[in-house]
Amino acid sequence: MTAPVNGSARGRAPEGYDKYAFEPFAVTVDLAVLTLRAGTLHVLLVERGHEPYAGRWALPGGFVLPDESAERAARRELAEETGLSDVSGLHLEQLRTYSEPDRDPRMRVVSVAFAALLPHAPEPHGGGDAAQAQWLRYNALGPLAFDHDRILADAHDRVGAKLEYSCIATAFCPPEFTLGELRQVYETVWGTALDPPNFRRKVLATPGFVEPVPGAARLTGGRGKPAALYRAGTADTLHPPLLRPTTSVSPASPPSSPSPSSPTPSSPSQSPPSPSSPEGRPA
Amino acid sequence: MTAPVNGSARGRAPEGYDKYAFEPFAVTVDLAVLTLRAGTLHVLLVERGHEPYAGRWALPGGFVLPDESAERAARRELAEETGLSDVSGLHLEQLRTYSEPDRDPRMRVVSVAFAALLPHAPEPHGGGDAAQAQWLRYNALGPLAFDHDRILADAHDRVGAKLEYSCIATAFCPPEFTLGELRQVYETVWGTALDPPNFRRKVLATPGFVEPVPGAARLTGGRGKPAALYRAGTADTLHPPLLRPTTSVSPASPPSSPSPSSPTPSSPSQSPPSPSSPEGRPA
DNA sequence: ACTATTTATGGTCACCATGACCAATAGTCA
DNA sequence: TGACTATTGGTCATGGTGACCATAAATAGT
Repeated sequence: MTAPVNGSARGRAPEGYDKYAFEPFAVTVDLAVLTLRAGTLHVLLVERGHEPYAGRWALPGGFVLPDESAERAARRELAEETGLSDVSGLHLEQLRTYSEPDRDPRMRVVSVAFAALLPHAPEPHGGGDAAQAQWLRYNALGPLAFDHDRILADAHDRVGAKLEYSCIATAFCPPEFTLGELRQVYETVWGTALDPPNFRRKVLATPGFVEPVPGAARLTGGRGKPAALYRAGTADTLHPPLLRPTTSVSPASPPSSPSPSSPTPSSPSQSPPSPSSPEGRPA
Repeated sequence: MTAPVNGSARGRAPEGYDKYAFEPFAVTVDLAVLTLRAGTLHVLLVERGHEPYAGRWALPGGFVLPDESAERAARRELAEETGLSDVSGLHLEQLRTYSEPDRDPRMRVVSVAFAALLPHAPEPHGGGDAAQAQWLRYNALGPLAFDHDRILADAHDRVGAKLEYSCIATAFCPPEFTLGELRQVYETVWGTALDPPNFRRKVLATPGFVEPVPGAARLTGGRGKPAALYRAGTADTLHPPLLRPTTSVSPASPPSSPSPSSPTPSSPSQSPPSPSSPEGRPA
């Protein structure tokens, strides 16, 4: 449920619920915005200008406003960070919520994390502030601020898993793409090589995954035989799934995420409102 | 991320972040506690004693306290609601967070939903309050309070999906169980019949799914040949997955969940603290 | 006691998806 | 022209799965 179940069968200690319930809980969203640039996985990150974690890279995000859902907040942040005018068609997926009490040393911050998948990566517009937003290679990341290492690792895991049984791979591709480009999505995210003929057979045998663009073909970076173009189909699930090779080769090394399951000692999330904002908040 | 990324590259409008950020956001957990009773899926629900949704059934849950994570809050609530002394071994999984602004008509409540899987269903201890907690058949539910229909439907979907590629089915079973009981977990959650020999072959062929209890056997409800007993194995994933029959027969009808993907107009979550709590809160 | 019924367990068989290959096409680059 | 590269088309063997059939071991009914 949401709030404490109505006043009823709560076999709970008589601690002052009400008082504590109104301690300031900040609710924010964090975005793991992923894209493919030059055949490698990139993440949109912003450089922190203030303590804590000044100078470290962090996931973009921000407060959930009083009149919007976390999903709406995430899409608003996505539009702001990427500078894209229309993010309505982009794949945005809620990952999970991170709520460790010490996530942010300044205050209690509960953050709903999302993963966003972008086709072509526009240069981030950097915002008007001092700090910069940039696409960084997923493989070459130092430790991020707060618990963002873990969030990013979770995002990568989720996307990798969803490639197996859904059609979201097309979310990384432009409106028209070749099967080679689609295959590269899988190879990049999974960190494994796939057999081109077998991949082609599988994709074309799945109804609704892709649909051919009648006469079109594209020169594949100059080299090789021109490839036919396809558009994303209408299907969203993959039956049967496209499982990644069992001979699990160690894929792209995650940023620096520590332990596998338990929340790592990395810290929480954000910081106070940007300097441009009216007043300063609990820090 | 968590809180708004530090004051930096946030290309965001200069709205007063700080002020709004400290509007009262209540953070709660909602629990979809599932179990199998007499071969049918049951959910732990509490009856609401107050408005809104007085008299309606709702998922158990409560506030996240200032010094605990949502996971800890969920496990605490689970222990309180079920009356079990040790819930440390129970399967608890975060579903997603529900944050529609109008979830609760009384105030802004953001709720982190969890699914919990119980082997044998102890009778709920009802709590000291007026309202009652009860196991109800999943198939015979009227509309729940707030958006709990949707949360419960999401929980059912998630559990059904996880049965395919994980070993959580054993979480519904007692420490020692027969393959028939394990199969019934799948059949009940999926709402389909499975071929006993094929199911057996698949389960036994998956290393670490189950391990036999040497000489043990149990009379299966009196009828039929006694079945061998097994314990849960150490594996947590199922490779390759155990896919449900494609000839999708309509399974157990969900409570009353409306649209498939978008947040339905159902409402939010909880209610004020229980009457026994010190003071009354925003209602 | 005998039979029907029920459930577990063991096994076969055909089919389909997949992985591992081989080969041809059609471009660029040197 | 030749080397190289990538797409595309095809074959072949294998493994997992679904659809069955058969037997064992218990109970319920007559």
